[in-house]
Amino acid sequence: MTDNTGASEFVKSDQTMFSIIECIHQEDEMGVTELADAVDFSKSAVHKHLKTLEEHGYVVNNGGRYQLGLKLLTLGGHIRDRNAFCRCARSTVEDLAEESNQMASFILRDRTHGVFVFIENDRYGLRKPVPLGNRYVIHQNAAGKAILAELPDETVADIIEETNLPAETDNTITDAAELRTELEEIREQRYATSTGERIEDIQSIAAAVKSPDSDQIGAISITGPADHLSQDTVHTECAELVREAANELELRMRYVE
Amino acid sequence: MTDNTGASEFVKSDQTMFSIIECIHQEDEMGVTELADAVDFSKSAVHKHLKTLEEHGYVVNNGGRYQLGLKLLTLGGHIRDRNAFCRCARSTVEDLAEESNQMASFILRDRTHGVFVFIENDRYGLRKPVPLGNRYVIHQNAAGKAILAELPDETVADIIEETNLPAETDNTITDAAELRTELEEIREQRYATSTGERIEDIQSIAAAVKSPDSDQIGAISITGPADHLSQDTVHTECAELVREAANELELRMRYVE
DNA sequence: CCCTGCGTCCTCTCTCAGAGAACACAAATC
DNA sequence: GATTTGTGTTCTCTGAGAGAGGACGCAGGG
Repeated sequence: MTDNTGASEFVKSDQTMFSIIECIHQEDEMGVTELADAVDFSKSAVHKHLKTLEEHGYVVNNGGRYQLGLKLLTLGGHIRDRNAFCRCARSTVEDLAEESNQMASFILRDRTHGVFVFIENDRYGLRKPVPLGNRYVIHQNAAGKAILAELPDETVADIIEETNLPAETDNTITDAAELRTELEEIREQRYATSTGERIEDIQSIAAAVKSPDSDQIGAISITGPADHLSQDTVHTECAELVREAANELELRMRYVE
Repeated sequence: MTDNTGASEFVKSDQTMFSIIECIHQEDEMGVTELADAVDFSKSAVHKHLKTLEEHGYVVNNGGRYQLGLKLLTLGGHIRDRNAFCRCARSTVEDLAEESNQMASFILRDRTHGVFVFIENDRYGLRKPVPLGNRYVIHQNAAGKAILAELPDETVADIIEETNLPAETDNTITDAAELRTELEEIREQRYATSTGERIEDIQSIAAAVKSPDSDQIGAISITGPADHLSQDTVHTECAELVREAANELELRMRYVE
């Protein structure tokens, strides 16, 4: 009666389970009480979820401290290495890393975010390596902008509205109009650049790649410390390198499929 | 009354959710009806789970076909790149790949299974690349045996009992006694080898690595086609390479911590 | 040696997961 | 172009089970 809030659109237990997983993910490892506090559930409830997660290998119990299990790496690796788009991208990124002698990466869009799917050569030059699968709001670097430039205007509008273009550094683009004019420019020159927009003093050059079958769009990029990449080559050699890599990848995918 | 099966030890909704995830994982992509059939639940139930999964990015809906989402790569990558053991292992594996000019990898144990955590150089020589996070029953290759050799006897006994040493190829060790004598040998010579035990005609040489703080044990290995690795170097140069790499890693970890 | 913290295990209740059928929409079929 | 048969999605209703709250056992530290 009162209000018919009986059945929600989602499975509540799943959602509490995700809260638990994401909490552990943030903190690396947590105890039951700590977790129960963080997700605002009873200890018994959290404990039952943890036991279930542990049973399936998604979480490991290290003497009362719980941390995420390797099963997640298995799932994550699989979706990467089984997807034709990613599989093709891999060697292109490897080659690009070698040619450019910089960190090279392949980025895919996950709704409003960019996700690093392949990272090559991140040992050199960068202060700290980019973790595999790392996410950021998509407008915050060259690869993301390259992808945005290939999306229909309305999708871009949706993303802008949903994210509100949060800043990560002082140089992040936070103004919608500014972003749109830059996307226009990127569409024309077929590559994107960014300087310190996601991480201070890090510069990046990227080009978008469209998958032939599905409507997936990714980007290939090279990244390095801003003072490492000589500024006159960024818009010439570097731009040409990523554009070529993107072309090569698009072409190769057409024949593999 | 009848039987008091009211409260199970686990959260049932979580378990059905895992079934769904693991089903999609196997099939790469699935529809609702197909899934409902496979996990033996009603379409409505499966659908609600899928919507929940989608909401959180663990699954993406590609026009009615559901597949695993990049969120899983984010979680998986994170547990790898945030773990000190793994982070240290990375460059060791890279170096070993370069020195040996073979595929090099870092393997961790997840209960009864081995999991590929780092794979370097898998482009060359192997028929098909090893996907990141790939799992196998731990006795089925050199890396796994190297790890087993470092475990207490009772743990080994548990693993043998639980898995029953399934065969993957004709060469897989399936006899417990045979395995135990080989583990003894591995302990003495400080490295393990395998030939076609997990994949036909693939040979591998591995050495165990113990993490100083936690009781985690991993292994470093090099792998290649059996006819590629000259047989007299396997037990000399190759063995020495992996043993050195393992030593170097153990040493380095002691100072990083 | 008690005391305070933890992880774990009860037990009870009211919520919400799941079945089943109806609906909307597409692509094949005739 | 009407019909059939699939799909994904949405509804409603009910009893299984998720979650709260408390008891228990065990550790570490005052």
